[in-house]
Amino acid sequence: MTRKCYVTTTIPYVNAKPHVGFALELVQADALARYHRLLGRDVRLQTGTDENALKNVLAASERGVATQHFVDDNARAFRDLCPALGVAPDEFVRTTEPRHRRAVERFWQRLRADDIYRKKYTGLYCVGCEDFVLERDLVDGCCVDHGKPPVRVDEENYFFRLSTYQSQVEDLIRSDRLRIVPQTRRNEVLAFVRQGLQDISVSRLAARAGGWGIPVPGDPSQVIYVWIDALINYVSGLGFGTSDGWDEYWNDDTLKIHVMGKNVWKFHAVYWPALLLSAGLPVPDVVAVHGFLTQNGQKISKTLGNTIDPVDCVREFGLEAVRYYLLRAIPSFDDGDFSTERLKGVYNADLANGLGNLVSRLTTLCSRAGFCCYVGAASPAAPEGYHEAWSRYEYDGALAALWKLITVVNQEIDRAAPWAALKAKDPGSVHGHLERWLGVLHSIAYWLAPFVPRASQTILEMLARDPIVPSAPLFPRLVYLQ
RNA sequence: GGGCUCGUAGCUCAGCGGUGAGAGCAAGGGACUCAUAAUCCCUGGGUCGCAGGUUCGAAUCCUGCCGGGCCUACCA
Repeated sequence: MTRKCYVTTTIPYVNAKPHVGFALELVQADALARYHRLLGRDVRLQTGTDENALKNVLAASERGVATQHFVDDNARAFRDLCPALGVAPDEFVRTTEPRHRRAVERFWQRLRADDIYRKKYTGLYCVGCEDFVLERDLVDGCCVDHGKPPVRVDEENYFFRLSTYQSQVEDLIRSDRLRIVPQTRRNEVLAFVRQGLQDISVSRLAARAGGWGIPVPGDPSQVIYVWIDALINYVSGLGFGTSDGWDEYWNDDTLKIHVMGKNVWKFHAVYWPALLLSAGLPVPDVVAVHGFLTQNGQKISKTLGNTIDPVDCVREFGLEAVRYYLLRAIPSFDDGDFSTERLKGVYNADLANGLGNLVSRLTTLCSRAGFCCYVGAASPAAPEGYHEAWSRYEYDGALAALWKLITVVNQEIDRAAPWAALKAKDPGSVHGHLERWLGVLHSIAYWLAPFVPRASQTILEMLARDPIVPSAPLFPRLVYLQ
């Protein structure tokens, strides 16, 4: 129980402003961190930005600005997204920071010497993909995903002997020492590993990278492959390579959780553990993979720029509404749709009519009945199914467990009809009921903290008041005229 | 081309071999008034993507097809 916990998001590349897809990841990771904190654990939450990608260089040059300027600008937008969503990371890593660069160099040097070798490589390289593509996959000579022609590349790169780690990685996953959630994703990773791991290229010609990126130690003609560089943020942010006490949150007694989208599990569940094994460092414990968001049913595309700005959305509906929507109405692991229409619907049904209205009716009843000072347990029992859902990383499930109680209390109030006793001038007879209902509300509010921390705090404060007074609407109902 | 995955009420999803297919939201009706036109109760609504097969029995297993998604692949 005294275990420490380390939660990370992936670090998005900053060639554009953040969209709701990343907001989902940030909010999931934040809720996870808050949940473990609520359980009394020593938790560290980290996010950041991946700035060494060649894509950033290209995006900057398209706009005619210096790359550093460009990434500084966009990194700020990502950093600002945190407070907008009520997320307070303990660390925000930018991969262009000197401390990260040093960490990457040290990490590279720490890899088993045998695991790194040089090999000649030739192929067509798509800058958008940051990867090699095949001729027959091209349409009109262009990459299907990026609409641009790839460049012919003939160069010698450094390779990492990933193949050596196949059975070790497979064992980690099979034994759940490295747990991959959900299960379907775990099956997918295992199938991938079993089909055989090829060694991977871990550097690029510096000239082709536009001089951007972290040079290979001892060979400035090469820069480290951006994915390797990016993964190392999980330890560089802790001080790896720059601080002696860096492993306070990266050791076998810390529950290390990486939260990410379904497109990057290969890097986190396969490459990263192998690299860590090679470097003689502990591997992560959990790889939690979420799905993708569509927007009004359409694929979100950074390049098309058809994206809802999460900050605008927060401005319109409030950060708690956006957090709630992302955690409740989006399946924890599958793809989901983000639409403001649905957001409004969920807000009114669950937050305004559900939680908010229950708080209103209870505080008013207390006030009328002259019920003062509710004293609850410091840490009330969680509703049935709540912790179980968390153990499966099912955010929506944990919230469903809480909302079930809201319905129960509403039903009980209706059945008990306390207003009748109040009219009969017998307020004392409803105190027993109120005591129970406030107890349930207290539990709801307490365990709601990971999801909607402000509402949780507000309700807990209302309950602690002496006397309890009628409250203003917690989540005012949204009314829209057609 | 291959792997994996999704396709179940208007919407979002649960069920994943066995009593007449479920929940929430939305819709319709009723009750109530403490509450944010709220809440509570009841109701309607589905060829479980399509076509075969296995089985005493399939939404649930198998095959093929159609459609969405993620990943992956030097030829086969």
